[in-house]
Amino acid sequence: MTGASVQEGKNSSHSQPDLPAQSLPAHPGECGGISEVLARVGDKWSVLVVMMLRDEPRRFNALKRSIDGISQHMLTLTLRGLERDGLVTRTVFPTTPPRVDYALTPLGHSLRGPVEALGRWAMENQPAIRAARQAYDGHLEP
Amino acid sequence: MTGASVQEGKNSSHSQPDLPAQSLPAHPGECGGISEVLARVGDKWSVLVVMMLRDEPRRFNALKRSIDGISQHMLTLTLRGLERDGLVTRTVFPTTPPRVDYALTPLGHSLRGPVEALGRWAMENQPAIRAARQAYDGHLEP
DNA sequence: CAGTATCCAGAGGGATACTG
DNA sequence: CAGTATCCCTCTGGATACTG
Repeated sequence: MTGASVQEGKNSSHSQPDLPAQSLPAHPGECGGISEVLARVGDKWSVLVVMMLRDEPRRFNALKRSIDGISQHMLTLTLRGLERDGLVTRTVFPTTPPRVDYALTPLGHSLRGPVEALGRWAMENQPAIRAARQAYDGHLEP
Repeated sequence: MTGASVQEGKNSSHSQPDLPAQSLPAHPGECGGISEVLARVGDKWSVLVVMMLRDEPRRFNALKRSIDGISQHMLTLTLRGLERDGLVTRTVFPTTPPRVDYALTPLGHSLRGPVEALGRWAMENQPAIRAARQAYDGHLEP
């Protein structure tokens, strides 16, 4: 260990900017708030962050560099969201310069199964989808 | 059968409004266009439509009524997207009044597996997530 | 019935600059 | 290093009205 690690997963010192609260417009046609969870998974970065944490904890900038295309703003928001949902933990090492590790919780790890299944489906069927799109588009505007 | 069914899955008579093309901002940090597929699954309605079609084909208004909360605009866009990606077929019965059935393609059915796995995960862990959120929020603004 | 067209509000998300 | 704060713009998606 490097120093005293502060394990919290809750709050440390940062007052939250706003946390948009996701504004679920209440469409209880289905079961419960499945859409709530789907919104997490479906957003642009959450899944990639989870996948980046699958093997080992990572530091903020390590995540930022490995994801490529994400802004620090979005990485922060995504990590906050995942932390709030209990999917990742945030561990602060009070060193200089400061170091913060993010890691998957058991809940976060349990999400890997379904997500990876979806990822495999995506990879396997991506050619078919691309072909379907080209066919569809081609017949519309030749 | 009611009349002559026109099976196309491509185009019938409607010129597409625009089809936003999703604007994928090219972040090839991961594998291929997994995010493309994730965007389909992650949007607000696609998954629910797929689930509604899991057992049998459905007509436009049947879908609209059963999903509860979706606007005809969004239902149209969602169905167009799914059709374009080769996940659903659009079958027009030239009767009066017109009748249009939507059904899952084999590709669409193959998506059910991963999606339902995710749905199960969501239902099983929704209590944990809600609890985590309350804990997180509670410690921020008491 | 099954759409299409138009308008519009708000959330998502990128770029940049600043801070402890 | 690890954020926070602002600005701003695009895309999503809801409401409404009209059509074959």
